[in-house]
Amino acid sequence: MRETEDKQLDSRYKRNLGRDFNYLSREFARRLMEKSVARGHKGLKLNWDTVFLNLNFRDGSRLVDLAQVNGLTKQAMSQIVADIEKQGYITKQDDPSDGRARKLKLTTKGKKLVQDSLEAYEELEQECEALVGREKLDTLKEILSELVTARRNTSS
Amino acid sequence: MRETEDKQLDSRYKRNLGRDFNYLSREFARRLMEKSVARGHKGLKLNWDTVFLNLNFRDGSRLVDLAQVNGLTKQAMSQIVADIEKQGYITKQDDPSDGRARKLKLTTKGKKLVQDSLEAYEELEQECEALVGREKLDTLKEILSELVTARRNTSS
DNA sequence: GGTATTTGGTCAAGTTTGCTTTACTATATT
DNA sequence: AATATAGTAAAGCAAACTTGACCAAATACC
Repeated sequence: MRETEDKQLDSRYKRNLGRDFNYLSREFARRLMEKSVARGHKGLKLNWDTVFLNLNFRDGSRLVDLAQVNGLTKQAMSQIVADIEKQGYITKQDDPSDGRARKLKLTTKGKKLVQDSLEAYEELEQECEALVGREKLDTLKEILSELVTARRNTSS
Repeated sequence: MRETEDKQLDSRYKRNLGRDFNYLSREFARRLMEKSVARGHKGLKLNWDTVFLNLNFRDGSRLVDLAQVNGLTKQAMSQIVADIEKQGYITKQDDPSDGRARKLKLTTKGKKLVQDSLEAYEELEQECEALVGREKLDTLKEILSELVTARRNTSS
């Protein structure tokens, strides 16, 4: 590594697509948390996404299914769910079609959280629009969505 | 939340810019780790980025400075550094300008890791190019970079 | 110039988080 | 009747920190 190469290497290494994804991912998560707190939700945790992003809002979901999707043991999933349940965002209902099973469903408070999160996200998107403009933001969303869809299909 | 609204809400909630950033961030990190392992580097950890992304490759960096940048205690930073040092990627040199201080510098192995990571990253970028094409990838990089720069300036 | 305080760094112990492992109950399936 | 599956309960564990106590060199103060 010669002296003259250092600065080039430095910037190529420290600032690239992957770093940008990482920065924005964290930044979005942090700001969304802030905005959710501002809407009256306390004690939210990042790992709650394992539930909220995979919960069937209409019919509810079973614990084992969530565990499987997330690659966690059902015991681990159970702890996360217990946490969310304790804060009143979801409840367990007996599954009429299986006496062993229970369906996790959003409570009214849970539905409020989902809607508030969505609202918070849309605010955040507007902040981004203010920074780069609507056109670029739309382009970004489109390409990103395409990339994610393509990668999801190849890696599975 | 009426029945008919559910599906709409579902997709808007579960798939957006923030989720895409998160997915790609994790995916990139995972694949880069894989590729680094393939190049002979074992025992790498995600939190090593606190060092590698802030280390001055030319002059080295002091522990406290890294701690401050990352918002960690110097003791926490010290543990991360000890970990990296034990694997032989960095060394500590006495700082001639300050008898208390020591400069963290990349070893030859450390420089190799940086270069291998960069190589791995470029491979990954080419995989993305294969999925969406060069033009879209370049557009993505450009807009993303602009967004990150803009956000960095506003939040500080 | 000598004392007091701050600063860079280390060592060791304690804490929290987010899991896994082991062990168990109750219902379904074969 | 035997086995598999849904879920619970509790203990253990590793990672990634923090806290507290310390040393030595630098700087500030009088």
